[in-house]
Amino acid sequence: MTWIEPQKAEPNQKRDTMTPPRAPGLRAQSVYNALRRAIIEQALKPAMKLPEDSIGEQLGVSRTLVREALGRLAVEGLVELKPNRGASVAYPTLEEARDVFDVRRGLERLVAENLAGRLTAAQAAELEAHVRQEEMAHGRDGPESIRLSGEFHIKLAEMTGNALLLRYVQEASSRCSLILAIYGRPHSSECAVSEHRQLIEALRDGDAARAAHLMDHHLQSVVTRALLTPRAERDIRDLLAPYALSEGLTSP
Amino acid sequence: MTWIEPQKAEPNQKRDTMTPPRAPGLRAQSVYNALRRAIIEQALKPAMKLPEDSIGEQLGVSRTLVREALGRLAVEGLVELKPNRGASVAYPTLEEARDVFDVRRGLERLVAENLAGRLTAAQAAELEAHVRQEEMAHGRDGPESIRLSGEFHIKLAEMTGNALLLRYVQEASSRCSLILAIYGRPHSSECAVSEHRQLIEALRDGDAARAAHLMDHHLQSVVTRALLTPRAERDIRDLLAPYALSEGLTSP
DNA sequence: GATATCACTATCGTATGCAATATTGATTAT
DNA sequence: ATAATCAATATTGCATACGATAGTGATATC
Repeated sequence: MTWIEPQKAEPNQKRDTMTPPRAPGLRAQSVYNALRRAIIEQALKPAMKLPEDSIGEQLGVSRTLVREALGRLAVEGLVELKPNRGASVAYPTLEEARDVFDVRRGLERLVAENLAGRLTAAQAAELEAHVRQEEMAHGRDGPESIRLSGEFHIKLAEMTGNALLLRYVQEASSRCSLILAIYGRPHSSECAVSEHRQLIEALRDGDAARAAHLMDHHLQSVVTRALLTPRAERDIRDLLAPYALSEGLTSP
Repeated sequence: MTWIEPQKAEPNQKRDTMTPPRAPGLRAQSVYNALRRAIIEQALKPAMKLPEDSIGEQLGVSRTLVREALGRLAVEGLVELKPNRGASVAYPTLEEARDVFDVRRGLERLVAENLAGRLTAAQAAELEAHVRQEEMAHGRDGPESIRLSGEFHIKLAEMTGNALLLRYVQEASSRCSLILAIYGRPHSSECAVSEHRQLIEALRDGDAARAAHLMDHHLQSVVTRALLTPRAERDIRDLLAPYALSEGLTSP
């Protein structure tokens, strides 16, 4: 994969005098966005090292801004930060994965309860349009399908009008993406569209209990559908153990 | 209150050559901790400006670390960050306050459900000991009482063993402290100790539904006990409006 | 006298510099 | 050959430097 050439940043050139100075703080945000998307879309694979220098060079910003972005990603759990050893894409353990999914289920249950009976007609229509899109993209184009089913949940959280709830759901969702990238089956379609449909129906009916229940089981089934296979272990020693055995090398 | 003199940081002195260099990243954490506590304990009052220079000077670190800390506090909602205008202690609106309390209730309901029937004997004992402490500190020494009742909820979250849930509960709790500092009644004792007792009992009995319900109403009553009085408005214009009226000055 | 203009100051946003630490490859001793 | 030592390199942690921006008071203009 080749990146487009960044603005060369010649050592002793006053600074790029051409690119219009964007709003302050916006460049930091852009770095954050870029890294976040790259991680979620698996352009940056779990456990991959993230050196401040090279990232800054590629993105045309100084290490300062990269550091800031990495810091934020670290509190969100997408990046791991080790003292004096720098940042890498997070590689959650199975235990952490379970924690994240549990919290996400709880949060989205809240969303469902909050929304039940409160959906405006416009909102309901928007959700249904979204589900139709999901149906279209089913089958082929895996990434698109995954993105859409993720966005469905974000849309729901947005509709609660509760900014904090939205933030937490977003955070949990992105960590779930990372987790599925590690432990998920290759072609699991993540969310069953029919379950989304049922959920909308329950929300329309104002049946909070049913909506919460549906959401809970929906997310639970995502886990069992996609997460059943603990196919990788984090520690390089565990990865190498079978090779060691087959080569007759005993580990200490 | 007088602070101890920071290590002077004479302009052209190579750096403090005496203080033993603490672990890397630990100083940033210390700045974060200091600011966080100062905000929660209301040493730094809501809406107070937080200039990077002066803070760094007081704490004996450079603006870099202060910025990092402020950034983290901003994502947690304890600090507000305006472009080119710097940081100030957050001053949540009543609407934001409602959001935070709603999410907190939901999260702690999760905690209760998670813990019901899973408490070890040691954990139950610890909680009971804590409640006894709360009873002792009742009545007199307001701050101590508030701190204890907050810690009760944190302890519960810790006992779930779910790191993410703990983080979210901590975050929501600290924001609640800030909110109560603004909108709360002066001497509301926050949590009724008896409600804590009942909750422990339900958790022991493994009655998840009752535990969740108790937690929900417990937090709900905190709101109604303490938050009833919307006694301040944020915008200086709102504060001045009545004065304008009484002076016969019409606003545009 | 009220409003517009401008210099001044305080503070932020960001890049860069330097010392400290980890990592890696080479060299040497066992 | 294996293990230990050490120099070279890469990268972080943090401080500082410098240009940019918003607020403030002084001066000029109508």
